[in-house]
Amino acid sequence: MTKSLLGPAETPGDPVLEASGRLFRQKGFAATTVREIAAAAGILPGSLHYRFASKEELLLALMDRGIERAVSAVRVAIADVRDPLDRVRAALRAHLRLLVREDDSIYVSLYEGHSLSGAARDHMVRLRDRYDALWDGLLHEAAGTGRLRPDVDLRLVRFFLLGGVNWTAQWFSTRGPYSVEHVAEAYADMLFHGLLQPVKAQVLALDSRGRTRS
Amino acid sequence: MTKSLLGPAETPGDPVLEASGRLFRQKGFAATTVREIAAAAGILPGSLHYRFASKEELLLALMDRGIERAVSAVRVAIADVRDPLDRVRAALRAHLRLLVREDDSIYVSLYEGHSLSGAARDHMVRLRDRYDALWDGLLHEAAGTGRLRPDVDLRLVRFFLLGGVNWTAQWFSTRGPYSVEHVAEAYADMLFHGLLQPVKAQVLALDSRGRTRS
Amino acid sequence: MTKSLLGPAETPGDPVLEASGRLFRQKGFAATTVREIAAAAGILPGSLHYRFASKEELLLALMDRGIERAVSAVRVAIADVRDPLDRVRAALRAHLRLLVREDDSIYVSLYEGHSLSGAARDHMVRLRDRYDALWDGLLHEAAGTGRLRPDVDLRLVRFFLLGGVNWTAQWFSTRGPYSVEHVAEAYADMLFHGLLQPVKAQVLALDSRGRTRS
Amino acid sequence: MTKSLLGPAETPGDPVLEASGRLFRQKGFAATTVREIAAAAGILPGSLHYRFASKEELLLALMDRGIERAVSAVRVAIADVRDPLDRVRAALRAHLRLLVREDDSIYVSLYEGHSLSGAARDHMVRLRDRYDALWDGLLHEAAGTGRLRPDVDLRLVRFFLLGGVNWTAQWFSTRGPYSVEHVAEAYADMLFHGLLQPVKAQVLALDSRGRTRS
DNA sequence: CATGAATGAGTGTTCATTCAT
DNA sequence: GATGAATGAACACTCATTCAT
Repeated sequence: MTKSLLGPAETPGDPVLEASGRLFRQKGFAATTVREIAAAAGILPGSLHYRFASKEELLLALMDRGIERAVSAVRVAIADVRDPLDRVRAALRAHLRLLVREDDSIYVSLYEGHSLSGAARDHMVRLRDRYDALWDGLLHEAAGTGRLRPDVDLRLVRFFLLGGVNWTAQWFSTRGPYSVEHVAEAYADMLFHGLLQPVKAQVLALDSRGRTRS
Repeated sequence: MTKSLLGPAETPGDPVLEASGRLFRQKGFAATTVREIAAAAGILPGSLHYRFASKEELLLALMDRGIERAVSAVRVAIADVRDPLDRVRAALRAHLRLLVREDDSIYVSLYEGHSLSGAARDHMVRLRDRYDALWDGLLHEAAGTGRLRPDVDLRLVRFFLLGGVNWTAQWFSTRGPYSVEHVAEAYADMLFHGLLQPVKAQVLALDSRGRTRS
Repeated sequence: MTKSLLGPAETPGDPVLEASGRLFRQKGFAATTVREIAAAAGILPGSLHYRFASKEELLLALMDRGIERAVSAVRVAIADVRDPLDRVRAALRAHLRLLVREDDSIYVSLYEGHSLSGAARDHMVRLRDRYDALWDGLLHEAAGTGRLRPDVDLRLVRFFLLGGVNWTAQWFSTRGPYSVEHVAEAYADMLFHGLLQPVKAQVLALDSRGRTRS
Repeated sequence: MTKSLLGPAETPGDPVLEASGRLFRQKGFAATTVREIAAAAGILPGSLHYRFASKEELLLALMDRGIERAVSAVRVAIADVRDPLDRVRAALRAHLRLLVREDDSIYVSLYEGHSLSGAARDHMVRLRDRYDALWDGLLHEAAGTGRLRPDVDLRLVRFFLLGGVNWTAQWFSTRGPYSVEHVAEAYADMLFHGLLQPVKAQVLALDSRGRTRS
């Protein structure tokens, strides 16, 4: 019961996964040594291999957990939200919060896919597809309301949206001027309303744009 | 003059930089060996060190070139465009084209920053700031027209916009269903107009926009 | 008494010794891991150390058993044979049969001596000396009949004889064209009669020997 | 020219091969570390891998050389010998001398075959077959004189003969009572004449032997 | 007795870098 | 400038052994 009150970050979790998540995020998978991970987790290199047969298997386990947490964070965030547009907004906020503040494993899942090889890579692709499907579902719900512009390509929306969100991990700092929530709202506003003012005068101005493409 | 007629991809360029760009993008900096680079560039490992004192210096040179090319690609793209909104659109298209189709060095600049250390990192930060400033300038111009919503935070716009665009490198394939140009226009449309339909009074006006896609 | 009716191969024996014997013979002592032995014996690595304090002690126990079995196999084989030359022949057959068909421990005793160190090595040397003494006794008995050439050096006979026999383990296959018994007789014939034809006066007498092979 | 006057042992040769030969003979392949080899050869572990891609490749090169030397030692030894029986004797002497006094690589070729895997093992089998064929040729020549007993199986002769000779490596010491040449002559005498006295009285005694086998 | 997680010294191997030629 | 053999520190990983349960 008390456990469910804790967010993913507060869950103590496996020190090995915590340490490797932190290090893989900071320096990348290839540049992180198993000795560093072991030292950071307070165990010895040999013990690490007892738990994870190889460095790559550790990465896989971490990415697995990352996707799992992302899926569950989004699911929890949208559980009590009815309005499809608000559900997208809630999902965006949950994903961003997980990524920049609470968990390294989702970051690693996003940025270290190329470090996997063969079967492990295929496994990750399938996991990511599940997460993508979750978002596609949310976006389809939103489109189902009839409130979205009919000409938007929902796949490209997902790509653009998650791209903007995922990139936040590259620049966001908890010591910076923005709170995660602020960024999430700003992103959602941009996504839904765009940059342009919705007044008649602007519409005319837009129509007069010179086109540089054929 | 003849030089400026060639896109960055067509410039023959340094085989060492070409090879390391390709490899760093495929496998990451840390996972690429200098032997691989030398072999791909058709020289010997010992000879590589005459041109670049260390592997990291090679990365730095590559990233340097990446930012330089991005700056110049954007500059070229906006040179003949007057309308501030169209200039943003043109810059977006140029950046995206460079990233996904023409050059590995910009990709490396974006995704391998964590592989630099110390002074090299600071140097890169300064270079990137120059590129960011270019974008900030474009966005301020756009805001200066009075056509943007007054409550948008231009820094967050840049982060979101470039995030979405940069992320394209993760999923885009030239063998996929989209052309680079299509993706660029779709992104720009999303950015400017958002996903939501305008109020009924504006529907007709919006529908009259020129469509570049079917 | 019932025990002596069983050949060494039929004795059920210790699964750990059986497994390690098989593996040490296949891959050598140093290349075999205790995990492999434990797995093959159906126990866990930790449990193995209750029976044998170290891997080397396991080897020692195995070699001990190997020599013991060789001694007893030879003793049983010669028990009912009177003629000293036939006793040598019977011993040769028993040793060969044990080595190539029935037991891995004698093989290990012969071929893994260099894997022992210090006191264990000395212990094995003493054990082997006992076995050698058994053979020396048989050869001296044979020489005592006056039927051997007076110039043969019995120690060199033992070395050559057992060398030829022990080497059989390197090439013999139960799926090959020879039976163990056939090889044993051929070796004994070679040893006693040599390769050369006797002088003509003796040819008829030699031809009247019973042939066990076609 | 001066080079051809030197025997294989006197040839300085590759320090890495010399060192690994010595160590593989003393402790076995699996129990020898590349650090030991490097230290004994006066180089560093990294340099060793520059010359031999893996420990196994080093073993392969060594065994290759071992067989090569055995072939050439035997060829040289029989070159000026006419009598087929004397050629066998000369070959035996040459093989034994190489094995116990001059070269570790032939020892390793004989005793470390099980340490090779896959293609390397096949390669070695082919090499050994060539050496065996050399011996088979000598034995067939000998049989061709009509002076050998017609019922001997030449393949078993080779197995027994080389077995006895190869086993010498297990017990022979240059500080022991025997010279290599003495052992070689004693072995050849045993092989050709057998242990039994060739007098009529012995032949009768042999015929009265009780047979313990069917 | 038996377990199996943990140990840590040691393994074969890699690799950016050096330097005599 | 260019070469490529050599370097040696560091790498991921192994494994006989230990010990609390």
